Amino acid sequence: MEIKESIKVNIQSALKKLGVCLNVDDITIDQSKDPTHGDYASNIALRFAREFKKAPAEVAKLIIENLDMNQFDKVEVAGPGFINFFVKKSSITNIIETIIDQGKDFGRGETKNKKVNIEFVSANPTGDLHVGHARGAAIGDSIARIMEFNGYTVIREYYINDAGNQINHLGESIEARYKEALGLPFSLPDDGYHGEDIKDIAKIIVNEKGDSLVNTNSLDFFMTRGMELELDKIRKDLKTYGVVFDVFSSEKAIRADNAIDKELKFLSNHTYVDGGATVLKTTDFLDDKDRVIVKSNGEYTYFLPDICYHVNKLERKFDLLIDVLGADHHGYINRMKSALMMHGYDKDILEIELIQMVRMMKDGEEFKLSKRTGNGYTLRELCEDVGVDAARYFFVMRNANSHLDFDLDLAVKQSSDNPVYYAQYAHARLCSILDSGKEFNLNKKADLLKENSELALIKMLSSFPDVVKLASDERAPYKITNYIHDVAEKVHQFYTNCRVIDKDNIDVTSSRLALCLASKIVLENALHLVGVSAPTHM
RNA sequence: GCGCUUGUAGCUCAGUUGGAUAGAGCACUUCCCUCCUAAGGAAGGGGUCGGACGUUCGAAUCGUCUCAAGCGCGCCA
Repeated sequence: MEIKESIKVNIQSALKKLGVCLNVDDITIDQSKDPTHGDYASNIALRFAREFKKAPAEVAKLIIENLDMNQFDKVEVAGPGFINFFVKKSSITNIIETIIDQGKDFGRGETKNKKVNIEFVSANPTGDLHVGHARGAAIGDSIARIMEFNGYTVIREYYINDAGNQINHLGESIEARYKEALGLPFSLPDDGYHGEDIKDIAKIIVNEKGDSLVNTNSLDFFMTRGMELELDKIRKDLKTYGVVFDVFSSEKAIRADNAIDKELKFLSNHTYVDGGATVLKTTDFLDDKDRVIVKSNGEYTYFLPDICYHVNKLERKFDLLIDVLGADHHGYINRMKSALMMHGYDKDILEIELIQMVRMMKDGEEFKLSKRTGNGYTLRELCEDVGVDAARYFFVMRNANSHLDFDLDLAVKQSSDNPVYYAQYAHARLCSILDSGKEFNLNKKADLLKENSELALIKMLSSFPDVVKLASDERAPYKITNYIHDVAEKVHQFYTNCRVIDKDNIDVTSSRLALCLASKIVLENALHLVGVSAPTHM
């Protein structure tokens, strides 16, 4: 069992002897920052002093008297009533064997029997993905990986708005470029897409169809074929980026079979007509304003098919829907939740993760990111310039709801300034040591480890399952990159302070090699959760 | 005007859900390779945690007010 967990259980049974029953989760244990405070500390006595009607320090003393002392060298009361645990070395080093035995599964959470649908990117297939999508993709996919690892069944879904005007504009733009490619007169639509990529698509269609589409009414073909080709590019770029979707949902398909009219009928208890428009009374639930779903000219607003889509997802029996959206969509949250509540769902069945804007910085200035003008910096260019690992690490490194300044100069530099290399280098170093020491036996008991830098590293490794759970519960991949940094730091300190391979001291060598292997496993598992590779040499 | 998000070191950001002396990276000043990768390690300077009041043993963290920034408040998507 993990150290913290076993201390919690220990405290729990001590409290039970005192007549207090608590859940293990209600007991908090922190790793001590100051070594004079022991290895771990708990504030449990401070928090529950009131219920005992005694001074915190006295409560702490009572708890200590009822602890099973087998795993500790010493336990003491400190300050206003903290309990400081000095853990036996053997109790700390135990985890190494667990890590090595579990390997890729170390840190994995118990199966939750819950299906989660995570929808992200969902960019219209009218051009290349830009860096805003890239952040959403990195965060969405990392949340998926983390929740999967923590025991959820996860489906990654991409929603294609293929029923709207954008696709018309795409078709018209491709048609114009098609004529251009054939040397015919053409005019680009004002609302069209003017990027170079549209010319490439037109050329592909020329290759496929020659000039057979010139005088025919082929807009539908340009639309559907164009969309397919755009989607192929997006899929390919995402795959390079390490993101693979399980499901692509199409708005057109959702709309088929009169789904929208059926939905409208279903919602009719919650609608009223105002000025010829049909308005949904979302204010009956969470919204601060009612929302039009059918315009007075009879057209639907985007909101109605979106409701259909979410209902469609829920009909596929998910326990939780997560939408990863740009922060400018925050007004949308209560609106959609209200609509789902009209269907009898709990408001928490839908979670929206908002992603703040990315500013790409180069030479101290911001890039503008307009897809429309064709000047946007794309995911593909980003991967070519800084590599997938750096891109994903940078995007995930910060809390999603804070703005991100992506320093392109720094990321391109591929030097030690770049935080992703710090972590990867630690992994590569470990691999290098393991390779040099492959003729020695590994001692999974690792019972000779006693240096501070060894024990600090082991404690850090030991907390990985906790970090996974926290990152999963909070949908916070940046907790993983923070953790990766901390482990890498401890690895580098260990490397500097402790010579691993020593032919004159084979016992210590075997123990340290085991620690190297355990560290390598944890780093690899953690890097995998954010889609960053763990290179064996650099 | 209303709502959401954010204010922590020169810059970019953490802060284990209310705990002990507020941390990391970058930048700056030093020091450390005869030895498993120096893409590393060690030390140092740098802070009114936007501000005020409150809650309690204890607040960067919770509450109220306030200031500032970004975004949202369409019969646009």
